[in-house]
Amino acid sequence: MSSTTVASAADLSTRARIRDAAVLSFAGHGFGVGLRAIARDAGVSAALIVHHFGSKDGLRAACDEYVLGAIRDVKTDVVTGATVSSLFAQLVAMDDYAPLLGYALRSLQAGGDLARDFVDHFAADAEVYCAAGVAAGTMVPSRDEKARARYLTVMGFGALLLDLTLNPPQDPTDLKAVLHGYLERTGLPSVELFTHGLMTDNTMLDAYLLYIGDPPAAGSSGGPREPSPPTSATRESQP
Amino acid sequence: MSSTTVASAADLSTRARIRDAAVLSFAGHGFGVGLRAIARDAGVSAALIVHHFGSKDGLRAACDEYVLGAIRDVKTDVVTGATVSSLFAQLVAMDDYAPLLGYALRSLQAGGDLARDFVDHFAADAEVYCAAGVAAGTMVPSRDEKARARYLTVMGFGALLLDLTLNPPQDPTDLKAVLHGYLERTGLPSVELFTHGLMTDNTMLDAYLLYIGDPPAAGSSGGPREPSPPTSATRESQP
DNA sequence: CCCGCTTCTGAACGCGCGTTTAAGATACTG
DNA sequence: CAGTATCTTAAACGCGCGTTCAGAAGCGGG
Repeated sequence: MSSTTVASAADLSTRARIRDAAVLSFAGHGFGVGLRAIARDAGVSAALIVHHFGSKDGLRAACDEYVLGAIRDVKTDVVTGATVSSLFAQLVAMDDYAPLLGYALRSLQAGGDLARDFVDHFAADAEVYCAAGVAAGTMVPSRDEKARARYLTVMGFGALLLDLTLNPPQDPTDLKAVLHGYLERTGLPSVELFTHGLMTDNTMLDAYLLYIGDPPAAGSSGGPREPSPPTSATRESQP
Repeated sequence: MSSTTVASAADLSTRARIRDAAVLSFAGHGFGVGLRAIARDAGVSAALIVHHFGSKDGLRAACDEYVLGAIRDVKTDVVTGATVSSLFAQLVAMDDYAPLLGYALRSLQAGGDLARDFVDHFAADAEVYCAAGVAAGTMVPSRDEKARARYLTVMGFGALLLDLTLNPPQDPTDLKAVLHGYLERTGLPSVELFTHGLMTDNTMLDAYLLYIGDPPAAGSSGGPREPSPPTSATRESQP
């Protein structure tokens, strides 16, 4: 169970109600929302929030802790599917977790420790999933699996975040519609990119490897297996 | 020539100095910076700013217009190189344009019309560049070239933006260091992704095409990937 | 000289913010 | 019942914000 809740006795009533209202309000209107608005949503006074959480930063920290824990709990249920695309396919399936995801997205936009923890967590998951895919032969190996997992995570969330900023929904609370529109816009190109890439040959990759001092044919320490000979135009090797 | 400058007579002195200071200040500290701070940087009073620009929003609009025009002027010089990776390689080369790019990134983070114009412009460029690559046979064709160009643009800038949010630099004005760090973190995985993709076969793509009601051609899935030969056909399955 | 004009400024206004304070409810305790 | 600790609130404080306002400083023309 949620090992993250503060679990004080009073947490079951007023304090939790304030926290939930704050998460919802932060997710819907961003962290710039005023304490008085949160208080109104929670049906209490602004002073009571400060009394319970010390300050607005304290409230924010409590929300961070709660959301991170809740997301971790949720994610263990969905632990298997975690590639960047199937991940979003999972996301559209859930409705109740919308406030959590909205809060996380706001957090990603604002930066801070929760954002870092959040992508660290997802990047680690992506890494194990990529490793499984590579082992199963369904996924192309990388010279730096950790960097790739992190790049895919940052790329996926960054694209979602920017798309959301550029196409702001009428109702920010309806995350399901938001994600649906995003998938409609980017589903095909992303899947295409993931299966076929962009380039038809290795010239760009070889040039980059040469540039960073890791020549492609030499098979230096970076390559788990020789990735691709520079002479052969198209990639074909598969063990 | 820059058709965007307001080109009033007084624009050569005080008004331009305020505008430049505002662009610099917005780029370095975000749009939340106060008018008094901008006024201090410009060596004037806060009241003079609103006298010249009407309000803070007016100043923001003038900065948007100026930056968009300047970026367009700059981009015509660099018009050729525009793939998502070589684009960033271009970016690290320029120092003077750092305030422009910083302002644009802040704008992308905040949303608004300039952000939309900005990515529209880059997406259009990416589209013509992709078309050239496909025609030359160096780039894999897509079922929806426009959507792919936009996805690549949003993805590239989104990843940069999120990476920047997660790894905030000590000196936000040193954009060269910022971009250098970003390329160091994401250069290899992105180039790998662009040349090899992620998946070894077409099962995921076929599943997606089936899901959206655009069934793939028979036999396009199966064995080791056969990356859409540019000579045989531009598309494997025409809808 | 005074006039009208633009440029520019310091002081102040009104607002909303996070926070503090003093006091009122409420409930548990001896 | 009185005592007391906790929960809760209305009112006010101080701050910074964008903005307004009256007026000073420079300036070309009757």
